[in-house]
Amino acid sequence: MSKYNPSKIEKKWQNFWETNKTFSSKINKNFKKYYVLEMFPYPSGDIHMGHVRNYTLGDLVARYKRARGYNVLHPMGWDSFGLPAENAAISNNVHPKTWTEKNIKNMKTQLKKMGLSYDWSKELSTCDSEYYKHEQKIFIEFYKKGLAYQKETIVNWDPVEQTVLANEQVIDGRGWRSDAIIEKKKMKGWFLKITDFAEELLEDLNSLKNWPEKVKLMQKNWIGKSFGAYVDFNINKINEKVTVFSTRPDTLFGASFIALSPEHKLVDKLKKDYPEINKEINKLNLKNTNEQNIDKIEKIGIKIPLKASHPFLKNKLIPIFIANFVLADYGTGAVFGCPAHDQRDFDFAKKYNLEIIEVVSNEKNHVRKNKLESAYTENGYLVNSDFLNGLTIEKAKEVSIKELEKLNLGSRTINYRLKDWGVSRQRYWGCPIPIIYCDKCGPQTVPEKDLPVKLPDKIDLKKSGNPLLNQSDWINVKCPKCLQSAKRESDTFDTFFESSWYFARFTDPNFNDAINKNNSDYWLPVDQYIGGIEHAVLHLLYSRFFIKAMNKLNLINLNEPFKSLQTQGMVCHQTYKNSRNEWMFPKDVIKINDKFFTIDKKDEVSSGRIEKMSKSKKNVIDPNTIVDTFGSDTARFFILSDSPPQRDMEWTDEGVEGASRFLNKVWQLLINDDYKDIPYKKINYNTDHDFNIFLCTYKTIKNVTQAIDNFHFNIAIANIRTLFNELNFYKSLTNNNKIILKFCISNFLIILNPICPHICEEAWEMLGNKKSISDAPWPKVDLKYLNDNYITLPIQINGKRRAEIKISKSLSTKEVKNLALNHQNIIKFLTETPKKVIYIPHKIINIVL
RNA sequence: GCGAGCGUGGCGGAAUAGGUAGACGCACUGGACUUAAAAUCCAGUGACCAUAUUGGUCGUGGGGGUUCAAGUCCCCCCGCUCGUACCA
Repeated sequence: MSKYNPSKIEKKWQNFWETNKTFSSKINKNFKKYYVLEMFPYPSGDIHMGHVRNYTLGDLVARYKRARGYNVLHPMGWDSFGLPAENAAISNNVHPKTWTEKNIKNMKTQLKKMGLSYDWSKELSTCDSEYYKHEQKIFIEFYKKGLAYQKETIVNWDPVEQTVLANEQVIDGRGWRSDAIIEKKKMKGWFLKITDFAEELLEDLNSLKNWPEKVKLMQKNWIGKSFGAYVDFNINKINEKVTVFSTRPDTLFGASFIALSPEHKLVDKLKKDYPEINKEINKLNLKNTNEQNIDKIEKIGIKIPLKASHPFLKNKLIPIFIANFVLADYGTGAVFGCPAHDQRDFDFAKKYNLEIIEVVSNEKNHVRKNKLESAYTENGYLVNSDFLNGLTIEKAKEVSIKELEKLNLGSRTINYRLKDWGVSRQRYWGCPIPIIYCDKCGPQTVPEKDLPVKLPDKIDLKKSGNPLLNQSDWINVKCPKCLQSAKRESDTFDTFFESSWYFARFTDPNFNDAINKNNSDYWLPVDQYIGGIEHAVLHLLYSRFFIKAMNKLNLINLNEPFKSLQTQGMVCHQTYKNSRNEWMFPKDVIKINDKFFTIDKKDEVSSGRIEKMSKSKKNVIDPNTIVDTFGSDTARFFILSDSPPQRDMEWTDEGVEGASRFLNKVWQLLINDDYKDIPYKKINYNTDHDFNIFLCTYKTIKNVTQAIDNFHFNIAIANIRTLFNELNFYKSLTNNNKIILKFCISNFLIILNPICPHICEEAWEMLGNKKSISDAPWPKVDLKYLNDNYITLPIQINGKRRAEIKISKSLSTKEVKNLALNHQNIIKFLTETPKKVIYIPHKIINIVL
């Protein structure tokens, strides 16, 4: 009796798939296509459990769809530009390229050991100039069509990574990767006009029926559309005006101050005329260098010696402040304050003793009784507002805007929170921006014949500042226009640039243009995209924008890249600390009688919270160890079995062992009997047991199919286990029928195959099949068994289950009711005549007393 | 603050469209095998009561409601998690 030996059979079948090119994909218009994609990894060195979960989910879908008869594209590649390569270069003295390539090689080996059904012939790596040269062309196209431009703005500067970050990459005032406090800095950089697509990006969220609502909501909030008005306030003494954005133009009569952000352009001018402002303004800028309590910062302002005139009240002059709570890059960077109806303005007015004029009240004929305790922000009617009096807020907004337009002092507008995407990064290990600066001719795009602009191999990363800037032999070039000395752009692209279109490149990764439309038209959109929720706004919004922009430039025929999206939860593990309060690796901890000890048993270990696996807390399990010990089928089975994909899961030793035990039992089910000579065919049942095993097989096929279609893989596994238990039971019977057994086991293997492909291939072969199980079609349900004539019907009395009867479905309502009322367990409850008897055919019967 | 999601045994989690709550697994308990242990196999396992049964009561965060029937629908409250935040 041979033992289940995963390492042997897994290697065997991985080689088989590779030599037979089982998963290579070709366009075939006779079949419906299905494009499954998991977010490609950054090649950091080794795969981790998050990868294992992500790629197992994708592989299950890919193999399942293949069995369902789809022509499947399932590619994999490498998001290989990025800062860790530079950091590694500095600390280990290896070139980023060498480091990256080594990691790719290593991770590819690890992925192959998992037996994932990738079409490796489609592999791509974004740091390859064969990939990024197309990116440079796309950028030039964008530039020519006005979708890429250069400007000087205040940017988010990450002092640790020494680079600029996009708004999306700043989280709680910190760098999304470095966690460093972000500083504000004025710099010149390249931007992509994502704001041109704000409305489309928002509107088309509605078409993404198979995206999680949560992700769509996050994008919606990020885009942040709001309706309102621009209002001009003329300033006395000088010939200037301040334009503010307001969503509440109805409250204009309650305006009691104007507040400018410290970065407002009028402030620059004021600094010259009133030097004393300079000193004060530094107090406001505290915000940018302040530690954590950014959100708790006190609202402060500087009153300037100018006043603004009210657009509706010619004689009314309103004080102007420079205030730290006004955002420079939202709206116009200036607001009018209406303290009675906005809490921030209310607090500010209290502090600086400004007027508080109520202009909205919940009663039409408002008489002020008490002083306001806080801002009134509810619905109501306009008061103290001249021609707006008595109107609802909605109506007053309309009328107010009309009046502003009539006076030429404002207009209706729509404002978005979304800003243009800053793509310049002051890094080496990224795609060079194909621009040459000439003193005479200005910025010039690199001519197509000179593309790609390759990164120089020689680089000194140890000097501070932008590494490419210091690389004189690379940076100095001739201007393509006048041929005089010029300099290359030394910034490289944000690495989200690469991931914004890689999924389209996968459809023909070696094509001589960016996109082979013949292929992309067939394969795109991605039918199922799977990855982490952390990319809800970053990568997923950029990609949607990129495709819309490329579509507009006729580079691709596509409006939305990802038809269906699934976001997976995190892989968590218990944390451990030793008596010195140091984190412990789980592999160095043993459990004895509910207590934990170090592996040498000398020190007691305390167990902490179950948290996301992270290197810093050491609660990591190395997938390679798991695959080597238990096999990849076990790892795949366990990672899918316990929790629904969207939710966080806990990795436990017991869980893995349970999965391993199951696969061993599957092996035992087959190994002791030789099925090779038993014919594979469907025959009719003779005994109740025969019937039951057929019924269970078909029920399972039905349930598993439904569960996989709904992405409920843990339920699929529960059903598969139930069938397995029944198969084991049937096999143990003395009067079992080997032909029926072989038939049911075969079906069992086909539905298990997307989860545990190696053991299923091996078992399939043991059953005597000549062709691979990967080519076996998904089984069909025989409805004859599911629509069986006999069912068990529960009988309730007043909604409580009291008995059950086995009945034929063909019985009439009257007959069923009679049977129920005369059931021995029921009779004793019938102390009175039932008021009602409700029979829901084939489901339940309820007797109401 | 705002927004979203969740709350079911000791644990992870099931429960089409309102119709037998706790599938499947983990852990645990008992038994078989063994000199013993591990592994494996068999059985049990929501709580409580009980005449120990093929009996009963309670039970899906708490309170109320709709219904013949509520984990599921409606209202109020509590707790947890995630996202987001001076957005004018």
